[in-house]
Amino acid sequence: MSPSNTNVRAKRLPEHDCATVRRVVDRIGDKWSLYLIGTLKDGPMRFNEIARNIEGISQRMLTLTLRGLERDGLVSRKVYPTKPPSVEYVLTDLGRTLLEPVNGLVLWAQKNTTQILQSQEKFDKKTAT
Amino acid sequence: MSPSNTNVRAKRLPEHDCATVRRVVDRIGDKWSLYLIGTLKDGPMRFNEIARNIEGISQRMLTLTLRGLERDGLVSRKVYPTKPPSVEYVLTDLGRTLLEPVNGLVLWAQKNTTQILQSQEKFDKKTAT
DNA sequence: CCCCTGCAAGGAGGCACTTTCATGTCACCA
DNA sequence: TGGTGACATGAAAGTGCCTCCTTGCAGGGG
Repeated sequence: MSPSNTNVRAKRLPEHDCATVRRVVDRIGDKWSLYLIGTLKDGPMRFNEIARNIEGISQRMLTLTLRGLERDGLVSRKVYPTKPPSVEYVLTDLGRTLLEPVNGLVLWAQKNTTQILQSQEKFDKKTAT
Repeated sequence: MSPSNTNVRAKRLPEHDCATVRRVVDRIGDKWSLYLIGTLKDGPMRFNEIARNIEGISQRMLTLTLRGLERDGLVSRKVYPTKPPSVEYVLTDLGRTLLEPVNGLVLWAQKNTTQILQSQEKFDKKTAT
């Protein structure tokens, strides 16, 4: 698994697999994307509704993160002809399909967080000596 | 879904779920962790073997990333009493269990990369107008 | 003697991400 | 009239990640 695009014969995942999954992880790995996906999974929401739901996100980051999700086709944006403007965001069909693998990570995380924290504690104790 | 630790009754994932999955995504979301996990899934490897397998990674980042994976209990490290030193890294049982959800992301990515790229192209064309 | 090997570590610098602050437009309300 | 709301945008600043370079130790080989 190497970020290089060259094909290398080796006992490891094909490199394009890793590059491909990296793009997904880069997408959902920024600070706010998973929060947005999780918020929108319950149905359409407007910009400030989302802002109120997600504690701590700046308006700048809400705009930018929604923009990125829309660009990737995971979220769609519908502007209503109102004043002030009213914009509705909703997970697309594609965005919905991402919920299953994301849930896989959630379940794994729930199952293993305790063990990971214990491992970190043990490791830190060992290296602090 | 909010990074806050407060419990909020809302039609969305429990907040600690999101904080929990964020830790996993932070773990595997750095530049090199997935490459290392993918490389080690085939069996134990030594430090410079890994370095040669993963194109582009600096020695600094290899050390730091292995350190982080070890701290989380996903990788284990065995030092052999040789000169020069010889260290073997291997995925732990816990590390192996991460392969399934990671594969879920790989499969989703393989299935949807084309659609995402098309969506990006369409979006970029629209905003360039 | 010099270079290479293995496996690190520290520090400087660059880049990207995020926050903060200010700004914009228009309608509505007290 | 001024403040508020909705939904943005741009710029500056701070932070963190990563690369690059150098260093360290000991053994082996040309």
